[in-house]
Amino acid sequence: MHVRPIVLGAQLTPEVCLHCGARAQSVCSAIADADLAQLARAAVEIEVEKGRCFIEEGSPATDFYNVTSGTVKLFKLLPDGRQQITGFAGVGHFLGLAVTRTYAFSAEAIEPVRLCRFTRAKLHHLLDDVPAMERRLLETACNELATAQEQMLLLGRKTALERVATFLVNRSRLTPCGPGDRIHLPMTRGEIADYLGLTIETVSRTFSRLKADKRIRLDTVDTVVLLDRAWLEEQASN
Amino acid sequence: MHVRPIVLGAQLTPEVCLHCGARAQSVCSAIADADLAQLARAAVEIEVEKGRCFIEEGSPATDFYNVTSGTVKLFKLLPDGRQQITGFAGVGHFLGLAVTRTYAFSAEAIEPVRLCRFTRAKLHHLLDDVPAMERRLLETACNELATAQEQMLLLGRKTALERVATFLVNRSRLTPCGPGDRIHLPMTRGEIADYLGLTIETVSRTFSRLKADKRIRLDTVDTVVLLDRAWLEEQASN
DNA sequence: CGAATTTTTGATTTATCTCAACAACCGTGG
DNA sequence: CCACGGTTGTTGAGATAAATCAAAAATTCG
Repeated sequence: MHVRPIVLGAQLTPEVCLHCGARAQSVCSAIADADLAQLARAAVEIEVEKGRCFIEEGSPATDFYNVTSGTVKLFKLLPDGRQQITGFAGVGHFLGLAVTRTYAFSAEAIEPVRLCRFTRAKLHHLLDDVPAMERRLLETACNELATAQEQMLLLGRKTALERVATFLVNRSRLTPCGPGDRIHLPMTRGEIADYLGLTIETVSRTFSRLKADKRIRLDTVDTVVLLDRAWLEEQASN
Repeated sequence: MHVRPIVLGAQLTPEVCLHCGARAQSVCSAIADADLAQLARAAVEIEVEKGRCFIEEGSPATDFYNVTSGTVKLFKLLPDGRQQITGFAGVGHFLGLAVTRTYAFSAEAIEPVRLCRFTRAKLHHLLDDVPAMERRLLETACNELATAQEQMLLLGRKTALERVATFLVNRSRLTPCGPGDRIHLPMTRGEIADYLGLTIETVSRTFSRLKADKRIRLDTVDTVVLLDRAWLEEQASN
């Protein structure tokens, strides 16, 4: 994959944080307007372009990130190249929830991404100063854990059709994906496959079948309209 | 499954907490000896017998638990009865990491179990009083998240043989399982299958194959000896 | 426009599941 | 202690969902 260097951004200002579109959806919402200077001091904004891997499993976990725009895939690899995507992180998502010395997963931008980067030391200072943020982080971790358990159910026990239905229904519930039943998929079929524990071909065939059965419509390859949400939810059973 | 009522235990005392075998391995280790009275006041010890389900997915999340002895299975069900076990919780494991109003999973004792039960209110008071415990809980949540990601890789991308090898190697790393390469499996083949996203038959056949290939030895149905740990770790690739 | 990439569709294979039977184990009670 | 019924585990034969292999179609992008 083509990889160009990370664009290094500037130190944040309280002004920027105050008007940050991701704030409401992120752990930063735990910080009062008046304390934003502290937050801004702890972070630097950076840009990462599509295809760029900015967290590598096994490397020292020096930094933490908050997604302010774009989508990131989180994944693990086996030695022979098999890949499991453990999640897609969008706006407001906190990356690097980890207490270990090294990252337990990799992260790659699947579209142009903007991130706030915190060094470990600065994040810890911030947590010491703002206990509400630590609680918010615990909350986030608990939610991710519940999501992970849901995904284990999918990977361990659902059929290909159920997996794809679950994926579509879950995607349609993401706020920034548009209000109704029109979903934008920023990831490729291959990435959907690596997320759902399937192959590209099975994902594609399942989309085709859903299309033929009038459960969905594909306006473009990455824009899906749910025509029969009730049926899809039934299949997803969640 | 045969279900008898939970045996209700007594209020804890600081003495009991001080000598609790699970303390070192649990979130309770965040609490200094001198503060154990607070901990003891917040919890009640209960016994749960084999087969008893004491957390039910979807029911109000009123209580939290710490395992002090025995093994618990954590699982999710699909409407038609398909089950995915998301983890086995042993001594020291904290159950109920959740911020939602209702439990996102079920928990059942697979052998006689002893638990410390905290009500939500009492746990929150304890967290307010002892910030170190909140940090310890965050740490726990992060570790569980890493474990969950590892399990997603297994469920989404590993073969049956690799799954069983991973399971055995991971089990052998649990401290209370004995020091060497002799592993005790408190769960049935069916539970192993529901944990690994396989069927009972595939698990059984894989054990048989490992036995025939001299990678393991089965002393009893629930006691496995790893004869070729290096090879098993290679298969597990973790 | 044309090469490269991604997606779709088709034909075939295969790992795992399902169905079925049997064997081993467990606890209970005679 | 052993017989017995119930549960759990093993093994075999056959079915199948999804993977693999292969090629065509659609899309992207310089």
